[in-house]
Amino acid sequence: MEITINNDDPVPLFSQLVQQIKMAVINKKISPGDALPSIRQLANDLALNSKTVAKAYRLLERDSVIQTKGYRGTFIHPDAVVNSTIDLNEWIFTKLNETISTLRESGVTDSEIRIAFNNALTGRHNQGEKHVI
Amino acid sequence: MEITINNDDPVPLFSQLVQQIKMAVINKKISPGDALPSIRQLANDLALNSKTVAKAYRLLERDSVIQTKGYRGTFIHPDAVVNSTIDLNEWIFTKLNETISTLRESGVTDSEIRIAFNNALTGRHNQGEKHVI
DNA sequence: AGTTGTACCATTACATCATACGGTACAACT
DNA sequence: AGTTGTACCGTATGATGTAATGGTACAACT
Repeated sequence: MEITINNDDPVPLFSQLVQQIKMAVINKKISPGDALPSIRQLANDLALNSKTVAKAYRLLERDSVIQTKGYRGTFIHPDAVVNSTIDLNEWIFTKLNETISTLRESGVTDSEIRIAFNNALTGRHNQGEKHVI
Repeated sequence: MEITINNDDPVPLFSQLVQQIKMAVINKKISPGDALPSIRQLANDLALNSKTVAKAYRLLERDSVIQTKGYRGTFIHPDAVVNSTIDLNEWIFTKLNETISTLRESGVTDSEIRIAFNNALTGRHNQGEKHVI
C-alpha cells in the first residue's frame, strides 16, 4: 500500500489520506481484516502530525471503512469495499442543495441563508435581528 | 416616526433599521400609503451611509413592508401590517435546522456539513474530497 | 517498558464572509 | 438643477472556521 501525500495539493492532507485508503480498498491493495499501520507509525512515515492521521482514521471509522480495536490496532472493516464506494459528501451536498433552493425561491438572500445556517449549526437563535411580537 | 440607531449594539445597523420600521408599522406610527424619507435623506438624518439604508429598504421591499416607486419615492406597502409580523428568519432557521438534524443523525460532522454547505451555496461541487469510482 | 487509540490543552496561518463605508453614474421624474 | 431608487466600482475591519501543528496524559494491552 503506497500512500503519497502532496503538500501543495489544495485538498487537505487528512482528505488525501481518506481518499487513498479508500482507493487502496477498492483496488484490492488492502483487504478486510488487514491491519493498518498505527496512527503514530503512519504519521511518522508520511511526515505528518499524528493528529492529522488520527482525523483521517476517525472519519474512515465513521464511514465503516476501518475498525479500531483500541490497543490492538486498526483493521480494514469487513464491509470496507462497499462502504468505500459510498460518497457521503454527495448525499450531504444534495440534501443541503434542496434546502438552499427552497429558500432561494422564496427570495431569501445568500447572506441571510448563511447567517441563519451558522445560527442553526451553533445552536444559538435569533442572531442579528430580534424577534418582534 | 422616531428612529434610533445604536452603533454599539451588536445588531447590524441595517437590521436595526429594518426592525424599527417594522415596529413603527405594527404600532401604527406609520400607515400603509405613507411616504418614507428618501434613502439619502434618512442616511443623512441618522448619520449612516446611504448604502446601509438602501440595504434595509431592499430587505423591507422584499418582505413587502414597503414599496419603492422609483423616482416617486418609497411608501408603506398596503399589506405592511401583516407582513411586518411575519418573521422570515424564523422560517429559514427552521428549514435549515431540519436538514442539519437529518445530517447529524447520520453521523456527519459539523465541519463536513459546513464545508458541504459552502460548496452548495457557492455552486461549486466536490471540494476537499475527490469523487471515487 | 513500549505501543495502542483517544482525549484534552494549546497556537499558527490562511481563507472567507458580513458589515459598513466611499465614489460615481444612470434614467426618469419635479 | 435637483431628487428619486438603483447599480457598479472599490476598500477596510472584525469575526469565524478550517487545517495543521505541538504537548501531555490516560487505560489497556504485549
